[in-house]
Amino acid sequence: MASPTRSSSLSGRSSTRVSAGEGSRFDRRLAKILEHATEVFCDKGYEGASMRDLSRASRMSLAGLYYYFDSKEKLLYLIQKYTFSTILERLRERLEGVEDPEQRVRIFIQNHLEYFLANQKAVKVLSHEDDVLKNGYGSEIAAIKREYYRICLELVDELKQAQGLEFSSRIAVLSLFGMMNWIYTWHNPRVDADAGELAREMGDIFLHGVCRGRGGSVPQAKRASGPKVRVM
Amino acid sequence: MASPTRSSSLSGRSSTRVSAGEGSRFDRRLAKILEHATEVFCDKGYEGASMRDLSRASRMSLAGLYYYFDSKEKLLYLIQKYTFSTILERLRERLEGVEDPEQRVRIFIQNHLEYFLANQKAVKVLSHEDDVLKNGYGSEIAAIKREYYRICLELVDELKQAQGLEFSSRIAVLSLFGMMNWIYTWHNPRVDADAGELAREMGDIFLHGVCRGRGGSVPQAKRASGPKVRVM
DNA sequence: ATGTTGGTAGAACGAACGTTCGATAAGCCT
DNA sequence: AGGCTTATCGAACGTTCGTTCTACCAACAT
Repeated sequence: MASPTRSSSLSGRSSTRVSAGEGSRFDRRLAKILEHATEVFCDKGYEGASMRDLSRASRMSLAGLYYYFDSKEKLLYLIQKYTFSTILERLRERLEGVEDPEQRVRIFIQNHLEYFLANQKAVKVLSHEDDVLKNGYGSEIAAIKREYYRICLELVDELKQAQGLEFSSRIAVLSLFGMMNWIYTWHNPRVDADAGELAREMGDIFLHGVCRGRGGSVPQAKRASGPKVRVM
Repeated sequence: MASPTRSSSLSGRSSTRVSAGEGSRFDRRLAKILEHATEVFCDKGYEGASMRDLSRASRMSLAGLYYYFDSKEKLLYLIQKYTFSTILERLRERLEGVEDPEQRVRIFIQNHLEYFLANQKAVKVLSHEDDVLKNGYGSEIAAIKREYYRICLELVDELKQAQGLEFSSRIAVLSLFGMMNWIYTWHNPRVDADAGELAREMGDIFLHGVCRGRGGSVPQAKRASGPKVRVM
């Protein structure tokens, strides 16, 4: 009640202006803190990262942090909410005007992967700390995720109908998410393809499988066992 | 040095007998503790679970636990090692004698999913706490995982060669792992199909994609939005 | 000059952490 | 009966945890 923590476009429930000239000083500082915190959460996990770690990363005193948010949990909430809202927003923009069902699915994949690779740390936190948030915060994030799932399911259903196919949309969609999300465990920007190429390859596998040879695949350099892999 | 912690087939590096009449009392007790600990780690995460939580779950005093292992980290190591070794072992058995490349890939999927669904909690711990283990323990688990990956890559390469296909094996294999591993985030035994059916569906997607309608698919009951889903 | 506000930090809070210690039985070998 | 070994425990260790209290300072308004 007597807490000084501000409301703002980033942190709070209010402020009509989403972006008032790049945001207030408060917003900009908070955004920087969120950035650093994301990195730390990604490296050490939510429980494993201490407020002292975050303070060190932000180069601000432990107490100073609490001027910008009320608790460690709220901090995680802010990170997750911001990250996910951005993905959803971009997806809606890109989907507009495209009619072909297969193309729409490919756009979904491309959008997902692009954001994933550009914000690997943030999405790792989003994915890895899925069930940390309690009650209020948790269900809000869960709602955004459900909406995202619903959109993907719709796209796949459109495709199914357009081509008169028969398969479980649920399994297909969740398999697709699995393929895409797993990326954060193995992708290395120095050696693996970029989002566009990966989206094409994964789109091919999802839509046509590995058994049907597809044209125009850029021949991959043979890699003995290669860099990082994760099988679980 | 003066630690009383025993060596045994489960916990230690020694003991010639792998299984002396169902295991010694020590082994059986440790196995039970591992079971309980797996459950707790699964629910609260490795960092989030305290030794006191584990003590409560095992109905043994905090101090009593340390009779069976030297540290929390070693406990996680024991869980991961046992779980993964079992999967690998079963896979090798099943692969024996099967020649057809496509069938061999399907066996891999089936084995993976079967173990996944039968030991959901254990594999969640294995997957979720991937990079918690330090140095010695970590690299030993990593080695087992790499071997598992290598086998899968080999199977896919055999298939590729047999059918004269052209695609990136690395991307294909890692996509396949993604599809399969993601299951632990959404599978609900009360509503989703069993391992065999799922293995067939995922095998179909991986091998032929969603666009090629496959025969004999048991018509799925339409589900509005269904139970748990995870998109990240 | 003086008061108000926005931002920062040192020091401390009680609680919880992983781990260890020393004691205590019960079971077995002689 | 006496002495090991196995198994278990309560209590405490020192450390770190998330959070809060209070004071301080710079900037601006009066």
